[in-house]
Amino acid sequence: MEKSIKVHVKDALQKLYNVDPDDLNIEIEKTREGFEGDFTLVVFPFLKYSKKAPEQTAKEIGAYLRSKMPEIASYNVIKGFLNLVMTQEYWIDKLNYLISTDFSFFKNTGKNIMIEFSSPNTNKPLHLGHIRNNLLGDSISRLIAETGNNVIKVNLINDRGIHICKSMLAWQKWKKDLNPENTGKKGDKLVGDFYVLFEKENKKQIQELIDQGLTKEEAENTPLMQETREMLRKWESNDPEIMKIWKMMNSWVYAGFEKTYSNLGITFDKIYYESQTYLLGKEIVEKGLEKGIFYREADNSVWIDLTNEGLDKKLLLRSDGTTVYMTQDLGTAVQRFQEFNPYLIIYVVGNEQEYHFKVLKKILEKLYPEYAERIFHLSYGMVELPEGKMKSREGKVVDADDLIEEMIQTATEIANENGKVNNLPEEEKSRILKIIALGALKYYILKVDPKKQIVFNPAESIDFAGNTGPFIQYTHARIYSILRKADEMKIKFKGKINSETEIVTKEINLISLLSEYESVVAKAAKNFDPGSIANYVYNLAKEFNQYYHDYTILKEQDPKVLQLRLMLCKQIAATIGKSMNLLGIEVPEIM
RNA sequence: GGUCCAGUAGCUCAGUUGGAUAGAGCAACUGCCUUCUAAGCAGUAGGUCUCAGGUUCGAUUCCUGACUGGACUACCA
Repeated sequence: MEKSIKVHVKDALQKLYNVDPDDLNIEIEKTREGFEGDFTLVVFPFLKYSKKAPEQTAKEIGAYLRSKMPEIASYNVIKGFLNLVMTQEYWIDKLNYLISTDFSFFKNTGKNIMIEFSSPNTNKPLHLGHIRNNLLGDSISRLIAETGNNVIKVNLINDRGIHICKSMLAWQKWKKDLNPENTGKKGDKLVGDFYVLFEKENKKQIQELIDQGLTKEEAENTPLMQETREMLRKWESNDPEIMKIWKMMNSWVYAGFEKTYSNLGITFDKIYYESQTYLLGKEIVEKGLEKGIFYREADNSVWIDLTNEGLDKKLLLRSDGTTVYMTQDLGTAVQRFQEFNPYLIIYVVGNEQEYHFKVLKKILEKLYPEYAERIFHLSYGMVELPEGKMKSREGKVVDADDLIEEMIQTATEIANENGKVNNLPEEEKSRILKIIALGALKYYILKVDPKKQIVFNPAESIDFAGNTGPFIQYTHARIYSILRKADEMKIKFKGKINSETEIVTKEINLISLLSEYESVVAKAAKNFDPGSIANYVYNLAKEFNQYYHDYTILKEQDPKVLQLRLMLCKQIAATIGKSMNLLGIEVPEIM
């Protein structure tokens, strides 16, 4: 509709003031709360054409639009704002249209879009920081898929390197009799404990060496670290004993991760392991050397000089010929472009790696310009505790599994007080409680702008009332309760709503919100911003709750109005469900 | 030092190509459950949109400069 109004405004300006329509950029806004009208045109930008006062200009345009568009019931002018009031029929037709399209707004683009997220280390259990990453990655995948693209979700697991050897060494030295079966511990937690144990013992050794008079730097080369490095060398030369330990401990960790992912409802299309990709990129380095983009130092290490681009010199190959993170990432990127020809690769990675991705892009620009513009770093803010950063090696983290468990506890307590789920079979009850708990958690994380850092205070629990996931889920359950009762009462509500049906302002507001769904989703997908979906669905739920409070639905006597109300309810529930699904949040029918 | 991000109510956050009276939730206080689910609804109170300039009919929004907080600036990943 806004489009149609825009076209007519263009005509109006052309006819009334002889404006060349090509230099016009017309914006139609929703009329602000507190003013009469549905759509608003700000006429200030057109005064230079009309050479008349704002009021006069607005009136002339208003009169023109009114004469050309039967959907406009009336208009009013306040200062430079032209407010248009649409007819009842317009809004009812709009609702009929929305019901008939069944959310099929987006055509298939045929584009492959790859999104990399999660990317955990195998020596640390998942914590709240990973949850933010996973939820952002999952929700953005859904948004991109919804808007007609083929999404390839990938996870690159960091399963090698010196830090992994630390956990392995701790197990081998001190905990060799432990495994997930005999401890009853999740495998990722167990391995995480080994890592913490290593750091603790290593710290002790450092202190001992300092006490013996070594400098801090010298002291860091502890016997334990020497053993660890020896282990890494053995790993790299495929030592059978070390490989066996490595594979065993990895399998423990993956089983643990899988449980957390499944709890969060997260899946991947492809999992990459760094142990299989870390040698990639060497050929690219050769190519860069040939082209003179990289250079070799006297000690044989390979670098790129980006000081002219406002960055620094960056290492690409160590003096011993081994690769670094950047080399690997170059290799995996090129491999992915060659394998999937993605239109875009999105990396969901924290803002602490902005520099890395800037450099990656620069290098690609020089070597593979056609790929460089197709990578995008979706940088998000860290999740911190009130006392600062979460530190896995010190055990100062908000553990993902524990947090989910706590949320389920809270949801259970609230439901026991006032929920409707208590009479349900135990299995169904716990399924719904989990949906609510995860709804609260996911919404809490996703509603804030990804760029902003989140300070999470474990002492203050995540809310279940107000602007929260459960509030929206509750609204959905309320609507379903009405629809169930309508069914019991044998009320039929199908087909088109009669355009003559009487409609109230609240209903118009709701239809107007429903009709924004398409543009909200399109924009959210374009900006990779799940938060705007969260805001939208919250406003919709809030508006519905007011309507629910002010009007009865099932007791409505006028059959036409009853049909309108039920159809509207159904469409609202569907839109809430769709929107929440884009956030990866399920909606219950009872709660 | 340099680069990037953020700064809006006591707290957590919306507010996107500059538009009318800056909005929610939480916390506080007051009402509303014999009537479709009170995880709800209505109301009271709470603001120098960090500060100072600039651009213009108009700036929370754009520009410049400060201030505050965070991230990065590794032969770790």
